Amino acid sequence: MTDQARVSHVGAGEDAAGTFQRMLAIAARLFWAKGYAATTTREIARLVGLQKGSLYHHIEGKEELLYRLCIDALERVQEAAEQSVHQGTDATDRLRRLIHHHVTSMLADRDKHATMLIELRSLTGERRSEVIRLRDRYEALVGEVIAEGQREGIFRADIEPRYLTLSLLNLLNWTIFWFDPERPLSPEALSQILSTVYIEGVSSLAGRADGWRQDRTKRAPG
Amino acid sequence: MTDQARVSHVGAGEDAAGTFQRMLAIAARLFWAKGYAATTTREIARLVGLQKGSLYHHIEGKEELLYRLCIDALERVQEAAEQSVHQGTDATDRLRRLIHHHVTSMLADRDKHATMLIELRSLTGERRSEVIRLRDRYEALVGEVIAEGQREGIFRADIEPRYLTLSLLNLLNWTIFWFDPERPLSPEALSQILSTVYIEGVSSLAGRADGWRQDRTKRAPG
DNA sequence: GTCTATAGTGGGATAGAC
DNA sequence: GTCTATCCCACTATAGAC
Repeated sequence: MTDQARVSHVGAGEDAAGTFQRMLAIAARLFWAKGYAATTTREIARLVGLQKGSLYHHIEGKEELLYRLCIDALERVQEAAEQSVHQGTDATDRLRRLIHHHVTSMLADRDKHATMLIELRSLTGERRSEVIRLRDRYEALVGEVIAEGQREGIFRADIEPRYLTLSLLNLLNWTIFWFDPERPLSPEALSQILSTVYIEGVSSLAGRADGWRQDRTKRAPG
Repeated sequence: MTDQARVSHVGAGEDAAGTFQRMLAIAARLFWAKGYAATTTREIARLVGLQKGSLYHHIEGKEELLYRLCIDALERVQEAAEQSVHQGTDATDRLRRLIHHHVTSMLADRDKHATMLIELRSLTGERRSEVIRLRDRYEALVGEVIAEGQREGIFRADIEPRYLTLSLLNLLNWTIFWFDPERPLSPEALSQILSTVYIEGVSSLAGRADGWRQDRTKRAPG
């Protein structure tokens, strides 16, 4: 309240964008913690420091908050990924960079990114279609790095690129459910672990030396 | 309705358990599709074929549905995993069996399992604690298979077992977000792909042959 | 740009007849 | 075990003053 009073005499209307961004951040936190439907506009207003009614000066409705934070999250990760793809020397290097940027970008913007991934189902109509479109575009970029690596002979070709890509997204995305910034594992360290597991697998070197090719044939469980 | 009439003269009250199970299955489908908070008891009642009020003969409240289907999902996957762990010949074999059972059990019971994973946040109090306890117990079992493999020298020891375990759960669990029973990829085929990626990694054999050890040191992206 | 007040809807759950 | 009827509450969103 006092903050708003202070800012308001700097210039009328200048704080609108800032207020909106704060609303987005707070909405993301609540949507992620309790779910979109279970989060009330009352609580968002309280945490932003406004009365319920005042929210509607900045937004059309609750769903716009969800929509805008999904767009924010996807634009950020898309930008990060595009950088990384244009830098690497070979497919493995590009993939490591991509994983690094995906993980750090996702965790730097954790609430928005998690909400985007989980609460897509709560969006409706054109807003929903657009978020899906952006998400698919991102996943296609990841798929390109994988497919390129296969063409270069650097990634295994005995699994369809589609499934190698989905495996990678599995490995990266579920992290949002357990990553805890309070624990002593940095996003950078985590991205190294995930890169290593994805690229090399978990078998020990000894295990790879003998019987490597033979083992490939007996993968099915009883 | 006709079903209920038919069953009801077999023995009064015998259909109660059956009705409850149908309620669970329908609730799971709706909770997964739209979220727990966004699903109304009215809609559950409509799909079950009862009036709203009649639901409360079988349940205390909406949250009980969520709680019971979480328990169902976790008990099923726990049972499947325990079987697989007692069968394998070595750690790799046990892990392949575990992955197979995790994936097939999860996808056979997709709505319940997905809801359990996503909507835990909507449970409160003791119910929530108990589901968390069961989930942690399951994850500990997975962790044991990994740690055992490390002690046997079959899995790599340069990554803490905790993170190898979380990597595996990442790789398996995110599948619920995209697996589509309509597509021509069976849960069995998927579990083979995920096993292979996790155990062997995505590098081609050529990539492993030369410079294998050296590559290990330069994992960090720019 | 924020306030107070309130409209209007739909939610979960209960009571009591059959 | 299911029905009808209803209570009570909390929600999103709007209206209009300042």
